[in-house]
Amino acid sequence: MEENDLIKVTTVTTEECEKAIKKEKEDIFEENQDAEICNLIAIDTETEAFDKKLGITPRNAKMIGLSLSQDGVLADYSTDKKSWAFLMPDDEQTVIFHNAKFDFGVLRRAGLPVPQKFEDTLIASHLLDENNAHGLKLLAKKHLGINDPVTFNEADKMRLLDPEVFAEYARNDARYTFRLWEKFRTELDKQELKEVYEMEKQLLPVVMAMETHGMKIDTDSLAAISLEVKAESARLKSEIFDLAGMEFELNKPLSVGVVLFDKLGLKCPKQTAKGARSVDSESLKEIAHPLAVKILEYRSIDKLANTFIKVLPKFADENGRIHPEFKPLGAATGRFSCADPNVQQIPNKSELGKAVRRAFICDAGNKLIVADFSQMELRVLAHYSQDETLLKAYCTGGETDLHTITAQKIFAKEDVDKNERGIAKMINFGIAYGITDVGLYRRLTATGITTTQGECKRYIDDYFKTYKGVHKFLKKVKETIQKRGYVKNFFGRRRRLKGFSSREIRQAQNFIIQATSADLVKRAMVALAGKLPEGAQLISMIHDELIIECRSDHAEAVLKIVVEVMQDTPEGFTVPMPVDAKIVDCWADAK
DNA sequence: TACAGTAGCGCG
DNA sequence: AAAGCGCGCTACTGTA
Repeated sequence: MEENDLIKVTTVTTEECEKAIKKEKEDIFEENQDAEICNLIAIDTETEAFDKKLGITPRNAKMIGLSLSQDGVLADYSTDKKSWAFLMPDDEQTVIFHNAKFDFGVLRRAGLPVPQKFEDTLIASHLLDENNAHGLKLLAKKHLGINDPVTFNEADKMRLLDPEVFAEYARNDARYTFRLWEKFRTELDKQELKEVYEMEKQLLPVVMAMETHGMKIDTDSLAAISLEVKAESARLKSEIFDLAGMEFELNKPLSVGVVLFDKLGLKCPKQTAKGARSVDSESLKEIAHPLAVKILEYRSIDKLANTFIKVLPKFADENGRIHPEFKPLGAATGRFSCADPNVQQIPNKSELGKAVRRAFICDAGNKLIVADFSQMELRVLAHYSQDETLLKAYCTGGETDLHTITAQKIFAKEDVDKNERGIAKMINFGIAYGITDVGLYRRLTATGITTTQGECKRYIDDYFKTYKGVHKFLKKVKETIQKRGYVKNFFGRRRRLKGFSSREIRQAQNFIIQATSADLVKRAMVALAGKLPEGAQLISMIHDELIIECRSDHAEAVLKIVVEVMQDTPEGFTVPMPVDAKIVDCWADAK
């Protein structure tokens, strides 16, 4: 209550504001001798409400107000456009945001300067607690003891009826942000997260540029594929109905189950989480009935048609470019996630999938540089485990195929066939996920390899006999998570897990590998941004792969820079990270 | 009509 | 009890 009395409701006009702000700054400076605190200011931009139907998104929402707080108690809010430029702090000041990526975009669209020095409570919150949500009101409740923070929707309803309600809401956003940063900055220090935090900060402008530039797609070719796919899917559908001897609703798991298990009397090999008869691809593969095979074929085409071919053109702007949202903190492991559209799940395996990738092109006169780390996670595993065999394969140079080596060890012979190499490959990748004999058996059978659970147990046992260092490493991570309740990756990023269940132990083990890989790529992205020539632009990241678009006559030089930057490992990292890079005209040609 | 949950599946 | 980590998207289902 006292706090509210302190707050003078100010309606700032253009003429007054410059003077008023100057005076306020001086007042606070007198009260507070801590120069660093004085140089801090929290800012929040307010925009019109997002509305999918009206096409108002975080990417284009118009700025309607600016709130500022220099101490977490006093705050201003202005809806007067002309005042914003005056209110914005100078470049000497450090500006605190909650989600700077969003506010930067809003400020830029409003023609306002984007602060040079900034902090971000959203990044901090993610690094300090990767397991929970990070909404500003939620954090205010949790860390500042605010009882019932007014939500945006509540305030927005009152915006025109009673502008002061909305103004107070906006001022509170700036106050909360300021006060959260006071808490988070010390906590980041305590948990030795400053280095990761700084990297995430440096990454922000890189990601923004990536999103702004976007990826060029060939909408014509997608339209052509769409026609073919429609015909093919109709053909498959009628074949399926012929085989079944009836028509049914192909997209309903329940209906598929009725046909397979009730009408044809086939046995259901698997149940869903809720106990229903599962008709997923693993189940259908095991059934192996001609009808099941056709349904699988139909599904893969239907999936690609509905998720990619039909949808991608809708995301294209007037230049034929899509602008996916890349979220640097979208995953608990520090990996990016991606949405609208998610280009991290663009098909890669089937022929139809490759046709989709062929639609990812570049502007005339340009080329794409597609660069990916080779066997990244296995190399990170080699670094962590310091396993003799892994290090020998990855550090001594020359051509080595780890999957063949593993196969040779497991099957105890020099000449291994394709099948045996395939088993070894699955184990090599599965290890980083904490695979069990049950899991290995299921996956090998799903790929069409005949084996038994007992045999799989022997494979895994033999793997660990060979890769003793890997076994030791996984054991150590297990002990750490059980003892401490958190684990750290190479850069100090944390994952907090109780470590009680086998699942949590696997998550901890995988985190070390996945998170270290993710941060190596983030580090490369930051470094790359400063080194690319004018006109060359990062346009996408797919976990261990970066895509750059540049002028054709720069392509050779850019490729060299990209490979050099990506391959540069940090001090103390013991395994080389080779990069495969290609100059191509479309994404599909990279493979 | 809106939203949450489930099943299934695309990627690394 | 589940049995491989991390995501987002679509279609369907159930509820209000």
